[in-house]
Amino acid sequence: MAIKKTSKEEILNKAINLFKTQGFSNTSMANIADECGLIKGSIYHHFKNKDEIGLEALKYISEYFDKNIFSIKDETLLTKEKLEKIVKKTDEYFLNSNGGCLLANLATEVSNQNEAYKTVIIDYFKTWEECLVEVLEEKYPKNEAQDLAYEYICSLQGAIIMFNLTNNKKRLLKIGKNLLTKV
Amino acid sequence: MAIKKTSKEEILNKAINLFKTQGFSNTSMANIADECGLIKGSIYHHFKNKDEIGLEALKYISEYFDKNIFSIKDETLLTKEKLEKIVKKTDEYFLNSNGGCLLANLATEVSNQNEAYKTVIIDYFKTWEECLVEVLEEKYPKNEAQDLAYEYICSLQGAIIMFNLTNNKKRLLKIGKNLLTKV
Amino acid sequence: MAIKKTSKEEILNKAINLFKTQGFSNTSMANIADECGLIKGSIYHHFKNKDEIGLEALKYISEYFDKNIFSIKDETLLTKEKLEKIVKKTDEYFLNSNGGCLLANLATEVSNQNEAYKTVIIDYFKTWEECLVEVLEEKYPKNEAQDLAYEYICSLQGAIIMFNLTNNKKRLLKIGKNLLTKV
Amino acid sequence: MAIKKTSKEEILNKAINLFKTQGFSNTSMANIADECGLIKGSIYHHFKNKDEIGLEALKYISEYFDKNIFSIKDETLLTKEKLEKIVKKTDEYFLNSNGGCLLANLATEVSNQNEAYKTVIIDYFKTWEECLVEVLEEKYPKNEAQDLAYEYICSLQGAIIMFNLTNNKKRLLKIGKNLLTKV
DNA sequence: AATGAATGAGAATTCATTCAT
DNA sequence: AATGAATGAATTCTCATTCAT
Repeated sequence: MAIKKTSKEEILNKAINLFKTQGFSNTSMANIADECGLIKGSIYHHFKNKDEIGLEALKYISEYFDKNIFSIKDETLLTKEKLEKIVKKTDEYFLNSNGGCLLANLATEVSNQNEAYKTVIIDYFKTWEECLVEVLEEKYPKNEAQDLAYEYICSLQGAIIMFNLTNNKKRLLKIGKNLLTKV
Repeated sequence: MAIKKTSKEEILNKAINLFKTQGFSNTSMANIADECGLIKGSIYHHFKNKDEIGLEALKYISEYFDKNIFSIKDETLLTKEKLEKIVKKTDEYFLNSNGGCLLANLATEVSNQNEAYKTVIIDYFKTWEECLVEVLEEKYPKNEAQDLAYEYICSLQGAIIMFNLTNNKKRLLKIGKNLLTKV
Repeated sequence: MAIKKTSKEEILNKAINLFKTQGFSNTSMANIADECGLIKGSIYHHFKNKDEIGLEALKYISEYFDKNIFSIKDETLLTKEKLEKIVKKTDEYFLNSNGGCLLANLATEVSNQNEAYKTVIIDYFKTWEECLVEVLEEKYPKNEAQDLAYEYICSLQGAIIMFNLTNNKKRLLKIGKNLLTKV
Repeated sequence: MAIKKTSKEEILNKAINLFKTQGFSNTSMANIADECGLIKGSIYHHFKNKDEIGLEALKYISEYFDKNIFSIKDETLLTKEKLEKIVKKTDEYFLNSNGGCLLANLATEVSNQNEAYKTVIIDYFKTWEECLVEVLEEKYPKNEAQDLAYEYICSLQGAIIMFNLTNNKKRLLKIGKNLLTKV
């Protein structure tokens, strides 16, 4: 006993998976612990409470996008190449993300009651939009770039919901393709 | 005692409001009862259990759309007029719907675990799409009509999530306006 | 099932007994429920939480003293008779009170962390002192009456602690006898 | 790692403070560790378990009284001087003792359930009484000396409870002054 | 000595549900 | 229809304790 069994990041990843597939409220600390091969109480060694797991989960995903997707806007590539790369990575993420977009899910499930969550979620979507706007501004005036970015994000989020219901990959990918026709 | 305090529909409406603003799992029977001025146990005179409330909530909203929005496709109006009316009614609904689209919310929160819910939700979105396709086919070939309908529904669903986070009405309305430029 | 098994007052009495003999923090909701022949959760039908039980316990005892002991000061009796009656009833209470004076116990155990408790406890001792002062003023100037009252209450409280440790009744009763020699 | 951060006595002192202000059951090992700048587990290098901390706390205080207060009875002073010194040191101790008398507190909180604690507590009060009796016997017959000693200890213990509630120093000191008028 | 990770038991509380009245 | 009392399972969280490092 008292041997290191898990890392904080591992718990976070298991929790994220559960939150996405079962919903946040519907996932118990016992569920998370089970998934990690720990007992309930042990989770509290790593996280103060369930809310903290939720918050760190949101931040973790948000940072993943910052580092791996939103940063593409600063690479030295052609506009079209950048957008292609962004769309590709984004599609990849959501195609393999069982249960959709946790940020969007928690936006509807609990953000009304948790200001800290809401802040991270709003920030995530704002950063996403800014990333796309910056790339699109290479070809479009600012306000048009903003409209395109907003519409892409919205339709992708809607498409993720549909993908979850129907498992139709083609339809999910259509949203990105659509954006790429614009540059 | 035994005074009629509420109707089934009244309970349903209060429950829908709670489900949309707090999430389904996060809403307890006691929450619903409180909202109705009843005590927990009394809800069971109207509904078999919580799952039934959820299911009837989904059906109730679905039927509202059938009767008040999807039926517009059969009215004797010009294509553009029909679409305008559909968009207007849809926007109205979601602008006043605190907490977004319950069908979409439950699609992400619990549809993975409740087949009955999933069926109603899939059906709702299918009917919605068919409604739009039927109208758009008056001007477009079938596959283009389908794409337009799908993209509208997706982007509206995404926009509803954003509206919930930012409360920016204009941006929500932009989605419908966008569709209307197509006819 | 769902038959009435207990009243709020019954639960309160059982809880008071446990708090006095085991301490407040050391008494679990399960302990209280067991004592009442209920299961843990059922207690919450009667009390919001454990703190509420503690608070109501304090108030319940405080009211008992108000009604049955402190009120004696207003009866139409000679000074000595009043004091004798007060002392007799007080002694009776504490001789039969397994575990001492809950108000004093909670004063040391949790009043530092619970303002609501502290208020009730302070008030109880103030009322007790005022009761005695009023009677003693029939024979003594105010400040002497206050000193006598204060010293009696203090020494009785200390004697209750000792009684709990030694079970020596005579020594407990000595405190009251001592007061009675003063009138 | 493995730097000496604390001594057993330091932990004991912090623990005593917590036990007095929060109660024994209400103080967790984590609370104690926090106060010492350690983590929970480290406490176990100094004490076998929580019960041992409690027991050593009681003994520690008891020994303090033995060495610093009860020993005064053997000093070569006049009766009045001895009693004055005892009262002064006792008052000093309790005036600066946030949370009252731990021995008395644990007498009410847990002595019913822990015989080892009870023994130390009973012994402490017995030794205290014997100390006072020995001094008072220089002026009074044994049984009167015993009554005076008992009444002083009781009323001081009660007064400590009141002091904790009201913070009225004068009233606490009155108990000692009272005793001193007797010699 | 001290730490970090873990445990298992048990704490308070909440939940959906039942049912006699 | 509605209520009040109860249930049993589950939930979040805390606690004392252990032990390899």
